[in-house]
Amino acid sequence: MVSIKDVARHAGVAASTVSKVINHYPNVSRATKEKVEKAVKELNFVPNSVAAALSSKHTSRVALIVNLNVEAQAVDEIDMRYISGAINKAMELGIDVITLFFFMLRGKSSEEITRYLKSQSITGIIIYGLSKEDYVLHDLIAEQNFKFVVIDAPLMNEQTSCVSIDHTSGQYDVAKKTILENEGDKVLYIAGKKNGYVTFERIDGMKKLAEEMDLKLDIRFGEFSELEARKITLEHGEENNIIVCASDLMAIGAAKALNEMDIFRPVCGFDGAMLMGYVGWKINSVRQDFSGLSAKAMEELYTLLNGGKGRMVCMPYTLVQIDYMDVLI
Amino acid sequence: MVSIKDVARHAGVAASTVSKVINHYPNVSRATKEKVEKAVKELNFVPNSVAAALSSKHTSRVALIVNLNVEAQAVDEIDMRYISGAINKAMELGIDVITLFFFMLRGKSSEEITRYLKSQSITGIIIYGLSKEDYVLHDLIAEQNFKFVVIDAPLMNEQTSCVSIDHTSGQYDVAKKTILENEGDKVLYIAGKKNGYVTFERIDGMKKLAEEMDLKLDIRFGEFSELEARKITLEHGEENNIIVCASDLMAIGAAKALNEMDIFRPVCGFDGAMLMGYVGWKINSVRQDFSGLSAKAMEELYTLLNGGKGRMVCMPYTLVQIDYMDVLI
DNA sequence: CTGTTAGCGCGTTCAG
DNA sequence: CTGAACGCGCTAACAG
Repeated sequence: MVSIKDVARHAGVAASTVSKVINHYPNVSRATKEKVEKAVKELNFVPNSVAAALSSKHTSRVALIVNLNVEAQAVDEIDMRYISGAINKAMELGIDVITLFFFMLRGKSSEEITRYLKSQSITGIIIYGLSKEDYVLHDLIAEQNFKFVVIDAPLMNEQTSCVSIDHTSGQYDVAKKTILENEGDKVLYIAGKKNGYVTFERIDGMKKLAEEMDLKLDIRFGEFSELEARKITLEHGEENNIIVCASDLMAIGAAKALNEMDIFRPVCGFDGAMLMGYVGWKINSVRQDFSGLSAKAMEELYTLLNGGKGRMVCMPYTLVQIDYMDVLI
Repeated sequence: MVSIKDVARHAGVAASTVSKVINHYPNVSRATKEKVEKAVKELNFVPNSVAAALSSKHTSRVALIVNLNVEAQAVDEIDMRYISGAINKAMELGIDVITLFFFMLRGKSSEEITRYLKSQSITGIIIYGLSKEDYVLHDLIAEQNFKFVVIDAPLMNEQTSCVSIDHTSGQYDVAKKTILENEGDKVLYIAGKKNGYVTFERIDGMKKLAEEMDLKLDIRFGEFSELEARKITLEHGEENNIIVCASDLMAIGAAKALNEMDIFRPVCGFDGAMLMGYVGWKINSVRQDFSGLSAKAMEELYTLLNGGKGRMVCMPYTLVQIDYMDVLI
């Protein structure tokens, strides 16, 4: 294992100078900087981040706490994009990342979690997939022992930023587009999970639209489940003439139901992911750049760790039309 | 942050003594041991694993490298069991775990990966989901710079153990049972991925059975895809009278196809997971204890790190019958 | 601008 | 059986 001392010797400078170079400190002359960089290359030196974390007060070890949607099929593609986006950006920024899953934390108190994270020298945390019922994680955030970035939940304080798209206007836009393209006035809205944050932001978008366009709005909770969306559509699809879903997966469930019922209703979804599709159905959707979002979250955490204040960061989205073909996987 | 010194002061001993107690060194008197343990409890002391990793030569930081089956729906439940099994055991053993995914390593050379892992003070690695085409990871294993435990791939050397069930006899057993229960002599075997290790071990089981029972064996590769299994069954289901699949997911695809074709053939699967099912179809399967398997893998890695030699560890399985009901999710 | 000195929190000798 | 002393690899203050 080649250490900073080896590099120092090889370059004919002190270890601290090497440290200054690799950490991009300002006060280093061009000449020695180049000498050191050359030595680093030649020895294939990679700084030991464990030692750095121990030494530096100002370190950047970060935990990514992810709630994988194990129940809802196919969502893992999105999860993967979140995870990879965050981790790639972290590597770019020289931040160490530890990935934790919600299920690992189950049954632990916020104190226990705090101690564990401290024992890992973790100072910053990104949370993805938080629902209103994750009380312990809410405690953790409220206690402000770490810097946080929460994705897709409007939680904020001095130490906590949130990043997400504007779900309200995203839902508004895609539904409006679908209605204008098809003409309809009775909307079945299949919402997400009752305990999810984005669920109600999106409902707000629908309510605004309903008011503006004078629509009859029928809101049901589909829990992001294809099956549930199918059931809801079987029951209430006929009496409405537009079906708006809070996810593509549910849109597929709805389309499937309509196929079974042998009637047509325009359907739109949300996420713009390439899910396993069905039945040659064209579906409007809201496409988010998931990996971009989580990369932004990592950046935001970085600025928080460097003294930034918690704030809200809003990312863009685009409307897309997806043509689901007859593929199951 | 409460450190080992605080505990030492609180217990009226030296820091090194505390260290000996928490690391279960033999030469500590009962009395001081209890004093220290009391202090640890009272101060809620959790050792800083980063510092421990730095100090100890003999440390236990471990990477879990996972190939998530993003393409195949619903397999994530199994992935989660693997991950949680390994991590829970690691916590029990006081080992730090870093979870990496294959996609993070894509495009990196084994040298780069080695340097990265060394920079993280990682000494042991568990790999799950390895296929024959993951050349870089094979290099990594061959170079023997770390201790390895490979799950479900028969790779072994001084530093490398593998743990898995006996796929050959598992496949043999479940197929035999299904055939005996139903009587049949022409078997359509829908195998897994062409580049997967377990695929060929299971095929061996089928070949042995075919020889013993004098069966006609029709082997096709379903790539663990429900759709592919459905297609294969549509094409070749009728001409055979038993359908054996290398995964439950494919068994469901086969059952679906048989439903469409409106014919009956006994079907059996593999994994014994609770997948999203279909059509009230009874399917024999081989149930593995995934979290137990990965927990075993972590234990095995632990013994490797403590001087054990690489070896093969075989875990048990059970035959089960699963009744897939009409649920989609 | 550079090198020296002191730790970070812990594990590990080695006297006592 | 216990504790003082040293060092892991690195960063941070301070001299020079």
